[in-house]
Amino acid sequence: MSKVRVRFAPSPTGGLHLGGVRTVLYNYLFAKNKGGDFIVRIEDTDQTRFVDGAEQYIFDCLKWCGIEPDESPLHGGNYGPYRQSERKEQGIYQQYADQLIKEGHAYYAFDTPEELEQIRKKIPNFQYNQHYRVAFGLRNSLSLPENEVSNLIEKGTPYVIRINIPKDIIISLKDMIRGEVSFDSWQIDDKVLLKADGMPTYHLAVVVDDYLMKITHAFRGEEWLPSAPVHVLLWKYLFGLDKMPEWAHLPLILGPSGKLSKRDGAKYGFPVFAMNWFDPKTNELTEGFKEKGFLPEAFINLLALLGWNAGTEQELFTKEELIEQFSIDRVHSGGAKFDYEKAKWFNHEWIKKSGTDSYKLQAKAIFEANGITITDDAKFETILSLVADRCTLIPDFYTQAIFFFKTPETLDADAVKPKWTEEKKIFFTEWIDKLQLIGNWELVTLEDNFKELATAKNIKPGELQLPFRIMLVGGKFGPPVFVIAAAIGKEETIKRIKNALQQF
RNA sequence: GCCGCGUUGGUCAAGGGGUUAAGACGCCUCCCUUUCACGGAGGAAUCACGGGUUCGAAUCCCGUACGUGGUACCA
Repeated sequence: MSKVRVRFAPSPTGGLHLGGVRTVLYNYLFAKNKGGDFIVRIEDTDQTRFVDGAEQYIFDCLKWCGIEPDESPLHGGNYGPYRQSERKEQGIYQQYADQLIKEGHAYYAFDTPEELEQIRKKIPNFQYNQHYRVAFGLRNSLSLPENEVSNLIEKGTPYVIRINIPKDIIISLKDMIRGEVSFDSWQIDDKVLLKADGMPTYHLAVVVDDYLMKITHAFRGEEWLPSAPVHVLLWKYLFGLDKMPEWAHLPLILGPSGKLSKRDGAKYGFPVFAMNWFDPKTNELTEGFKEKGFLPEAFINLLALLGWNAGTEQELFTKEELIEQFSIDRVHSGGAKFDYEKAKWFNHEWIKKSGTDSYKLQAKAIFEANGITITDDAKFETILSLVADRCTLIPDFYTQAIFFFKTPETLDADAVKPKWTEEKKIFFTEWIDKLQLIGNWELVTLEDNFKELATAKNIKPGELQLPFRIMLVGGKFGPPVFVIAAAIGKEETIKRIKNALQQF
């Protein structure tokens, strides 16, 4: 059997959303599981929708996810070029369109978009298909006499090439996820294959490029299923069904209310794109998982599990484990609703199981953006690991650890006041004096010292711990108090106690 | 409208003729901790509906409903 080759074929029109990344991921996992190649092909046949920077953005996202293409416009390869606009320049698509015309599987159509628009208005369910192609004044090489057709072409009349869908046949295909799927040809329309500007449409381009690039398995979103019969026909006419890749139409990822849109992100407060995307056309910024504080390991893990599972109870997978265990027949056929709570759980788990290396840079950047300069990296990492259990998203490190670097601005006095007594106040006042005398400022010393004085004052140490915490942290959270005191140092600890005493 | 695809707790899901219908997220209770988490123990909550087939259906078949996609010289 020939080497497995799969492709991800995005069009550079904007951000890469969850569904797109999952499609890439399944492509990639499938290929790597089979020791095959993963190819990225840019489908930029619609020049009106081209967005500057979108292509680079897609590669940036893949890189962040840890998905490295074997072939692409950026990575090179033996089946280039990998941009359809460049392939069009080489006349690749035209020749196949011509072949189809010659063999009677396609025809010229001279109707302008405006004319078709008019017809659609008149006939509600109009389709350019076998029922209408020689009626309603449609002008094409099936309805017009031969000499008029050649006349129009000679005069340079713009035309498109449409596929000639045969009558009364059943077109079926085997989908790796859904099994046999079939369509009646009477309801399939004669899709445009080559546009008036000479560019192929997706329909012609996928088939031709998948053939030329020797793609063995084609994964795409479920939204392509209705046009699959057109592709099957094209394969049959052009290259033979025995050469056709195996298809897999992936289920959709849904949002809280129906299909997932980038609007859902703003509406429900979760990212839908892999990375921040700034659309130069609309000046709109759409938030990404990366910037929201997700670890790439968690991101691909949660996406992989949205529609696939190993059949075991394992939910946390490294990329390597996913590659090893991925199998297409464990992919669901039904759409999955994206659950942000579960997504956060995945990230939380990954933060807990990863070392500080995987998030320290991003965490550091957040501290510095908030005006905190990190001078001691080793200490910074120690602090990060101290609070990691409490962090779901990377920015949480800031809120969970800021008090290590800065005196809290406000103290949650309400947490202390109800049980605050004159005795406790005296305790802390005297403790300051004792602290001044401590030579080796260490966890055990501090804790012993604290308990000693508490016992002497006949107060339970536990009753003093919460006030002490509020003094140092400002609120009811964080690692053990003495760990904090040890970390921030003598001077700062005393300063915070004094400061708090004035407020309680 | 027509066509395609889908439907197991709120969400992700295992199970594919006989199970007390796994597990995870979230929610609730308790334990641990005189903080918050982590960790641990419990709890509430599900086979869309209606017909078949069968001794027996969440599982097979047919309808219906609902969801979702397509119906462009967009991908």
